[in-house]
Amino acid sequence: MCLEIGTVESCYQCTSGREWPNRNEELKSIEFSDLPKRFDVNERELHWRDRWNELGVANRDPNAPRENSFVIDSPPPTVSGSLHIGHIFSYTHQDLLARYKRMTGWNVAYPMGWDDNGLPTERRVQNYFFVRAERNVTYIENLDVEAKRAELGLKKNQELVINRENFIELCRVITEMDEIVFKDMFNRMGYSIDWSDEYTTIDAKSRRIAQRSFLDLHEKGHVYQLESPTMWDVDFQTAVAQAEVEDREKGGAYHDIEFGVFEEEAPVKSFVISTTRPELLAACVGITAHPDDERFKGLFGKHAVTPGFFAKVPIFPSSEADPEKGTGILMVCTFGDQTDVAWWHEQGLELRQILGRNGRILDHKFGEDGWESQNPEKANENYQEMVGKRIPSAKSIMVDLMRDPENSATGNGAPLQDEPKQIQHPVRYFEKGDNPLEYLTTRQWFVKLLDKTDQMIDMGRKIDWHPDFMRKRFENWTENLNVDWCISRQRYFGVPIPVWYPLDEQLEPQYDQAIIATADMLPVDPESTAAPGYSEHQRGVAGGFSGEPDIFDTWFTSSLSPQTVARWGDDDDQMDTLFPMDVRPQGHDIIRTWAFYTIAKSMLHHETVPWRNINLSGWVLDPDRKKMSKSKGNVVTPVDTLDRFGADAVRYWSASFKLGSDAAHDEAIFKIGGKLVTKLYNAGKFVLAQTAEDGPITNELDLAFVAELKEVVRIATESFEKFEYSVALQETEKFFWGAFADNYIELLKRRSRSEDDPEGRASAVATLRLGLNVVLRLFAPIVPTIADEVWSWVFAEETGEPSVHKAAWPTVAELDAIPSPEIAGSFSAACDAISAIRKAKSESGVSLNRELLSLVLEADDEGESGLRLVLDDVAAAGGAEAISFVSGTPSGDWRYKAQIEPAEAPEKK
RNA sequence: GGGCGGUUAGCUCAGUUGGCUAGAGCGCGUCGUUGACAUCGACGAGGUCACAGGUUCAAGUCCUGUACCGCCCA
Repeated sequence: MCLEIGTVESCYQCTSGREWPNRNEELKSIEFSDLPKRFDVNERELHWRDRWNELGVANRDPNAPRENSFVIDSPPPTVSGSLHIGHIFSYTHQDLLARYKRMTGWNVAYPMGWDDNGLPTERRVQNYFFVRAERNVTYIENLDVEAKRAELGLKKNQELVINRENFIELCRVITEMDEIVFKDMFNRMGYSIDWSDEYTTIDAKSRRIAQRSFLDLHEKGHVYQLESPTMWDVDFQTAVAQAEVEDREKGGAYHDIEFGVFEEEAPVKSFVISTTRPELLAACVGITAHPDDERFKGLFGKHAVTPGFFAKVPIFPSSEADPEKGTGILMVCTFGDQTDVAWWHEQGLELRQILGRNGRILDHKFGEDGWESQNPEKANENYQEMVGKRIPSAKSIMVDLMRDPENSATGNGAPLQDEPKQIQHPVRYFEKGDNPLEYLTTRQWFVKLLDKTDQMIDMGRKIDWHPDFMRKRFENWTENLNVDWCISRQRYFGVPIPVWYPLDEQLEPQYDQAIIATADMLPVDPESTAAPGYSEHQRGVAGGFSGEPDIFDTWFTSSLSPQTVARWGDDDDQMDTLFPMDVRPQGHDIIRTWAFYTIAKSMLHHETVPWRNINLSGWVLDPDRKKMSKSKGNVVTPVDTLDRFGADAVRYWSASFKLGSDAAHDEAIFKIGGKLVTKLYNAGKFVLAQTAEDGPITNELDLAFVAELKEVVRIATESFEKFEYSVALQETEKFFWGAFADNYIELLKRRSRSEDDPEGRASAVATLRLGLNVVLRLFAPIVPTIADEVWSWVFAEETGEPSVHKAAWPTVAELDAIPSPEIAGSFSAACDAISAIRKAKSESGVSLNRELLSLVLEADDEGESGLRLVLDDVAAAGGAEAISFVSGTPSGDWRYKAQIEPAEAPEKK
């Protein structure tokens, strides 16, 4: 029994068993008494998601020509872990656009991909299954991780080591699980994604197109391989690209260390360098200072002797050396940073690579070729202490060695001068890494971009950026590029680089004779398919071949999202229909990666922009205005928010922020969205319950209302066209809540039920319905569930459009059939007048619906004549029989002032 | 260090090419409601538009500088 309403049957909240009137089957209008008092958001969302599927709301016509198509290059989310509210924020921006464009008659292509390859997935697999991939491990058919662990008797903290193929299989298991969760969330949000265009960046189509891209770049001479120092992450043991590097402010220390100056006799002179990386002393191959630095001018051209290792290294001038930094003179190592790499190249210095790919010090012998030492015995004794150590312990060993006077290159006592000086300085990290990047000499594949930065900037200028200032970030990044794009990664789960190398008699790969896959082989895995012209039994044998073990940078594949969706090379028709695309929506944090690489690929392959527009969504900040990130632990997952407020309210929140601006996760805004949904539900019920004989819109107030409506349609349309949906929302909402619900409906309450004015009643009801009909369509992209719900009650049957999302976007032209009002400001005059009456009632503490014995409006002539044709409605809404005027002088605060004489209050029952 | 964005009511934000009296929602105060809606309605209070100069008949809006916040890059 419901205390509020009285009977079990009539209270929706009390009875989960009660069903919503079944109305859509044959577009039959409903009985309003059947509608529950409250709108159950969660239940109706489910209904409408199914219904949209049935109706194929999101489907595109694959045969539509390019000029009728609107193509969205939607971002494939990284499927590792969970979606957070930031994803929802920006994906909603795309769907607003998709739904709007569809209503304006475009054949909208809104595909979805899943970015599943790459490190995040590998890391997740490692953590989830507690496994590690290694080469030269046997493949296990139908691997059951738990069973295998038990069989091997592995303890909880021991990783199971598996074959690369097994590892890739587990990656697929994980990503498929995540994809289902993501898809459910997107459906719940009501995203009108066309799932027939679904892809994953690891699937055969993506692999084929990524490899095709490589073939094309190779043919055009845009890729090359090079053995050279490259940024390297010692934990993931892979090369990384400039775009994946970030500076982090870290603590370090300057160590002042004395070097000797080599003379034919004994070293007598000395100087002191400052370094934050003493552990690289054994890798010191040179010394440099600024050419104008008087302190060191005499040293240039001579050689220095390193302490501890007694290596003779050249001293040379370089304008890159900063006299202000440290002691002004510094050691060049292979390799401490990018400038070391540059000096090494310029000066043709020795290569003494002491750090291995796993981040541990390699074994070397001083006194051998390339490792000359004035005292090899002592050098080796010192070096052996560090072999096999990681950087931090190598560093502390080195500091101890430098405290030992025996290691001095000059005989002046301990090389280490004073205690190390603590500093804070920026250190380069792989964005996903936990240890600083190192420079290791490895062989990598690169895409040539440094020679094309001007062209890239020109391409960027052919694209409209929303907001425009984001273009600057792209240009700054492009101008500051300093290495080509390193596209090879020494990882497992990704698209293989389709290349093989002939092996010579010593089984050495001949890298300069790389064998590139042929187009008909794609996609291909060179580790399991033989090179063209070879057979599998020649793999790994003298005179045979070996497959390239590396995979592509994950951006190499995802930067082809337009080509993948448009099936480049597989389906020329789709390529013509979908490429170049209309808009790329994305976050501004990946301008230098996803946007940059996509523009680069499109330029190199097709000499065109990949899309005409790029829309940059902001971030979601927590209530303290901090960016949400997993490491900060302030991430909000959307499920709870959706359960509480519903998808429409969350979409409302997202739609209320313009592109490029960051949004606070503010519960107040979800609440407002929720209230809007309720208001639409109630206003819809009220409006559609008004009935009358069919008749034209003739009444002045109604005509004036339609004129206002027209203006809202114009602004909302214009705003959506400029991707300024927040303006469209704001205008529509202001009109619906203020003009329509609070004023127009109130003004019409009497006339829309009047028995003695059939013509006025018909006009009122027709206008109410028209207003609601238009408003629902204006709201449809933003709050699609409630808009369709209300639409379905009557308009579906009336228009023959089963869903508001299949209806046409309202246009000014459509409303032009309705005549203009006689007095342009009739509607706003009526609103002002009714406000004045409310104010008078409010100030005298009288209820708003109290009848009035007399109602006098103070106004000037203009004000009086503005109300001339709508007086009856205003009087009725005010509760008076008639209105009389006295002259007054309006001010900024008022246009009309009401003098009222209320009737007796009705008796309370 | 270079670049970009921001600073408007207690809070979150609008404010279009300079133009009547700077707006909205939330919050706050007062009042009201048995017929769409208490997830409600009405009315009200609340702002030196960060600061300092300048251009203009007119500046929140344009220009210069400063401060603070945030972001991107080195």
